[in-house]
Amino acid sequence: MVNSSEAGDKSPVKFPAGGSGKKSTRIQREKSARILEAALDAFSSFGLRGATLDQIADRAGISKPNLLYYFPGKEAIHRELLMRLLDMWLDPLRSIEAGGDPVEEIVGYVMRKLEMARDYPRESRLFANEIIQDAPTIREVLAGPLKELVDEKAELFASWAQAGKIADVDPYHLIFSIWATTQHYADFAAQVRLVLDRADMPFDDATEYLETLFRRLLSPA
Amino acid sequence: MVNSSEAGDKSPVKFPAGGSGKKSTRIQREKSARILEAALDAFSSFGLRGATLDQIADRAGISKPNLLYYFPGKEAIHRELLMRLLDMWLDPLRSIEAGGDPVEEIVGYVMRKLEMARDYPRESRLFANEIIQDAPTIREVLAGPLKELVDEKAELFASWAQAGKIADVDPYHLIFSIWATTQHYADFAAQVRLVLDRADMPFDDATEYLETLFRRLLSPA
DNA sequence: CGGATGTTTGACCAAACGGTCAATATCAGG
DNA sequence: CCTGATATTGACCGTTTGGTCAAACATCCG
Repeated sequence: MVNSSEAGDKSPVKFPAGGSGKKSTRIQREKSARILEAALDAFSSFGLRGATLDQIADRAGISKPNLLYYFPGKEAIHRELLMRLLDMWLDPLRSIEAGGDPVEEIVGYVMRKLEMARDYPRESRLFANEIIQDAPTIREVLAGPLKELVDEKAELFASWAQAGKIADVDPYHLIFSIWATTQHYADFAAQVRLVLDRADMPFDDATEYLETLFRRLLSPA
Repeated sequence: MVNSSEAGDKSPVKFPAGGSGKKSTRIQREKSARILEAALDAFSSFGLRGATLDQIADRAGISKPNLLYYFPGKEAIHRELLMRLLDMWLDPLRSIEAGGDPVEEIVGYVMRKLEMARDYPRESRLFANEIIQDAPTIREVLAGPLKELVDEKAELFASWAQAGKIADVDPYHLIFSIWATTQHYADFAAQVRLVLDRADMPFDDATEYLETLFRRLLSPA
């Protein structure tokens, strides 16, 4: 778990939904959750600078000063959201197991990632916004924990390729292409819908297509 | 060519770098170009709401009122940029030819799209920002001309599949996956660099990987 | 009940923002 | 070199924005 708590905290609430030992009240937990939910809506739609505190407060059903009673500022909410969602976002990658069947493990990863894009499109757009803008907030996490996790799985993929269990492709670019193709259905949903002239997202077709794509890539020669 | 000129124009300059008949001066062309260049920098980095007129004017080396002498407002600059770059952005797709070798045509498209991501990353991020935020500005273009172009090429792909020239995959999702994988190297460049711990982008490796990916997908059974 | 702690907000503020305007400077053509 | 058209900007304006503060209100617990 990545936490962003720091010293010199003079805000009434130590940290929303608590961290450093102090107990948090029922109201604190409820309001913090509603604020983060509203902020996710706003930030994922308009980005850090595009979203406004009034907007977030409105959607959370509270006043702006009340919102600032729970969080020290706009960027703190944004940072907290990113940090809190990072673990969830990386779970599918983490759960790839060295002991499983190589192709099934990777295809399973693709499927889980696509499900995330389907079930958590706002989270995907939140990260997309952050990274497009050069990842100012989560830079260290990407260069640290994320890189280490990717390195670990890339090495696993390489060993599978070495053993002839999967085709010999660049494991890093394999991971990039999985991220790109799955998150595309969340981040670029507007374009997908407009081009297909559909109100809903064709996740069933996407599932079938991506399974084919990566099976053909990975099946050993 | 898509143009956004409208009636009721009361700004001194009819339209930057001309449209409706009136001749534009040397200074108009130069300044308009510098403004659009600076705006591309700002909008692609911070999005429509995140970028500021002062920022754009600064980078263009002129004053804010001077900037507004050439364009009627912030959104007009943004709109003009998007419209002007759309054609360039869609050129690779347009240049797929029905008469060529199917697999080579599609792989060639992937390569050209990847070159665009390499040579025009700001343009890619400009579009990414626009689409993530639900495509408010270019909605009609996506639903109209873009959709028609994609429909046309999708039908071509389907006919190739029918004839056994390429594998039988969903042509729309094929196009989506090409967009996703190639533009990833522009839109998510920060993440790619941080994960790989490199200062530059590994376009050579990406080229090789993506060529393999799509050749294995498309080669007929 | 009573007071201590926790919660909420109306009113307010300074800065940043998009945009206007009148005055001035520059330029191109005769 | 003059003149009309073009180009440029300092000063200014109304609004929006992130954030503060004191005062009021609610909740909990002895």
